[in-house]
Amino acid sequence: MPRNARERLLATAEELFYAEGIKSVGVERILTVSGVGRASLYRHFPGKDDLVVAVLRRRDENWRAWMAERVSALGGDPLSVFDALAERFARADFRGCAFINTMVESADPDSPAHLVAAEHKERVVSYVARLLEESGHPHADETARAIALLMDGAIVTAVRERTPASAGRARAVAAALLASGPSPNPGTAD
Amino acid sequence: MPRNARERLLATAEELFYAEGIKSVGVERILTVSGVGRASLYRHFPGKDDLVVAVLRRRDENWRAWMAERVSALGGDPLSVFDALAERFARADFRGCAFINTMVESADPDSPAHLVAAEHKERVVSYVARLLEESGHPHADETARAIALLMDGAIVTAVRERTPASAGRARAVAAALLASGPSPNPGTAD
DNA sequence: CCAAAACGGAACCGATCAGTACCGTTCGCG
DNA sequence: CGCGAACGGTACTGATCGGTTCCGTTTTGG
Repeated sequence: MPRNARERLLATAEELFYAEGIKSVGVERILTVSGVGRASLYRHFPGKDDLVVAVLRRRDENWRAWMAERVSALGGDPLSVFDALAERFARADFRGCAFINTMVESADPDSPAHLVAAEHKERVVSYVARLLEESGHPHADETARAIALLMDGAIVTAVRERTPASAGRARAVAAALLASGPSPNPGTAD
Repeated sequence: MPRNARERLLATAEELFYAEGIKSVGVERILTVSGVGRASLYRHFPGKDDLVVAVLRRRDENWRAWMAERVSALGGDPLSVFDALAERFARADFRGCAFINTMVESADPDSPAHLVAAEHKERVVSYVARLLEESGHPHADETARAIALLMDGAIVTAVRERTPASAGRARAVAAALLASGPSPNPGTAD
């Protein structure tokens, strides 16, 4: 645990928010768990909402760095994003995607927290598209959106099944999709 | 609006819970919006948690009845579940799946609300499996889990994209999956 | 070394939370 | 008609919410 108050607040808030939900965690808990004084929180952040946004930005960067590291360690195959997810699903403290959870909790789609969460998902789509391009797959952008959809589906399924099985199923579906030849627009447009 | 207090409570609570989240809606709001007296709520339900469970059970039955009606109206093709979803995604008040949202909000996986939500999802899987069997698809159970995963992925994607496009993408992926021949176990087991 | 910044702790604020108790009224049914 | 159940409204409880203020201590850098 870092000794400066700001980092302790961010680390503690991230843990508690992910484990119990943003709304369920009062600033009181964050203060007692982190050992930070009440005034220090409001010296570093204008309010709880701003702490939430800071936590999400931090988690976005850490999550994407972690995913990129896992995938490159596994050889760079786009499908290995599902193997990385499976590792997360198996952890005892797994409770879904912090950003999906945030979008669900902050009902207002224009709220700062919701927007940061949506940005994260778009960055993941871009990352998957880059992986597909590097692997020589056509229609990288549209396919990336399909794979991101499978990732999110696997995540919410893993939450309720409490097993990593959905990662394998989503990976198999993605493999079938990539093998199903160049279907230009698997969706609505054109 | 029904004139008995219990039905008014359930209808009002369902609307508010879905639109703003369970934790965000206090009983005060439910009472003022529904016009029901405070005491009447606690005459019909031991507490807010029990009202939540009753609302979820009610919504589970209504949702599955609606889905079955739409699919059969569209000819009974399993893929038409995505067309039904697209109709929901297009509605202005669409805010994802009430049961996914509930599982996210009620972090404790053993809480009554979480369990009711998980039951709903399992019933949807069973329903999709039945559709696949009736259409003569092999491996109905495993394939149904993959399709349910695609449905949930489409739902959470639609929340952040704020367009029905993800329903079409998920449908296309499901079509590719069903056409990819009899792959016995697209996942972990066996 | 010493000043200034950073900090932890506690008291306090108004608002809101779920839940209880009691009131007088309205309604349905015999 | 009349009686009892169902009901809406109000006042209240103790707990908790996010946020403010002040004070004394610790830490840090010139």
